[in-house]
Amino acid sequence: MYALVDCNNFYVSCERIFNPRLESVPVVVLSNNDGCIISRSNEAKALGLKMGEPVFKRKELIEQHKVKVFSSNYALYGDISHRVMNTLRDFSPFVEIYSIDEAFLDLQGINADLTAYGENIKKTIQKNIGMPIGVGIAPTKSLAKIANRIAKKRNGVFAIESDNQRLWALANTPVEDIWGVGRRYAVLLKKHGVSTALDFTNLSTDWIRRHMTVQGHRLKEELQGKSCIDLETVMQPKKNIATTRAFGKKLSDIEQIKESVSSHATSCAAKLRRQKSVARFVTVFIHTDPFSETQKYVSRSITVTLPEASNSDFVLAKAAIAGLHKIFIPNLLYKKAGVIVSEIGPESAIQRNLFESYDTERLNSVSQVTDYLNARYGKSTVKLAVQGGSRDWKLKQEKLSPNYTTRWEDLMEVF
DNA sequence: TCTGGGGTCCTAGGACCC
DNA sequence: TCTGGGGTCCTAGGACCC
Repeated sequence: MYALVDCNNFYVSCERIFNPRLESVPVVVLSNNDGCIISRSNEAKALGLKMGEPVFKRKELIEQHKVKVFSSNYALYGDISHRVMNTLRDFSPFVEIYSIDEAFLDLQGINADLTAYGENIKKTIQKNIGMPIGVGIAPTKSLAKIANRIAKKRNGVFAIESDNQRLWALANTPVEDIWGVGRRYAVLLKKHGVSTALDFTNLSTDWIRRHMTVQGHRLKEELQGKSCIDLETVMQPKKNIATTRAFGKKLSDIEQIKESVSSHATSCAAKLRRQKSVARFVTVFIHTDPFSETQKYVSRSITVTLPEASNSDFVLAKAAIAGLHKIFIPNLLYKKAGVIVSEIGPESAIQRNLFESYDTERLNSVSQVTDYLNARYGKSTVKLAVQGGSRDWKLKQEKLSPNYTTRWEDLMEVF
């Protein structure tokens, strides 16, 4: 049996932990640059605020109902996520961290009543961390997802243990709410008269394979109680790593864009080092505002191949800037830039280049020192000169909450 | 004025090989 | 009337997830 644990309205709930005034009132958290609504409290949902909606379009409603609005505070959310995951490990040795706010647990060998076990998990996470969660328990991961959805409508825990419960749960799950059925498949399936998960399991395997590939086939089996998707307890190294951001305001000066691109490149390099990988391809892209009515949308990108795979700030930033120079067109107002690294392999097995080789040892010692200093004294304590100090490309974060758990200066004071 | 930022997997089709 | 039969690798695009 698997449990799917999912935090309720995760980002909003993180804000509430240290700010009890936010309880029982509408709260939303915005995407980077304070653009869209990406997390909503139940009260905000009830007001009709939608996921992904640009906040400026709902300004009136937000003011009228005094909705509390926050910028994304990923330092806080990441730390709370860690605490939740670590606590979950007390309940099973096999935990798959599926996303920042979700985890699958393997419950094999748990002899207790599973619903009671789920309730215990919920109580513990609430008490120790202050995070409300839902727990779905079922024989497969896809069914655990479905159980979790039902749990959230009840008091937070639901287990599918018998076949009758399974059929009931499937009949009460709209097809578009199945894990693995997105917008396109939902349209296709409805056209074929499929409206619930139960209907889906009654489709012929042949049809499903033809229209929804082998993944659809797997899904059908999972919903019928046959486990096809294993728990992945060890984190696989990423095959692509990206750092991309919209600018705080539109930019046309290449010097400023260079600052952002080189910062994104060093951020990719740091992510590579963290998973002990190196990358051979560095892709840079820039584009103008796709919503602009006064300027035509321009999007440019280029992929630079390094002579040798690397995870050095210097190497990646240099390649990214070289790429930027090739795609940059003057006199345009740019809105966003990003760096993506790919062709990723382990740093222990770099294919050397006979003709053009880096002094890897030297670069690595620099990385070690800068990583240490930045971990010890704070992000960007040491950085490349080209990353600059101008703030124009930096995110707009006007409603940022304190980093309650990761900065001494932000520690709460109790009087 | 103001519209996020990450990821993965699968398949079809083209290029190429013998 | 007749037109071989296998393979592999790569990429673009489409689907999905949070």
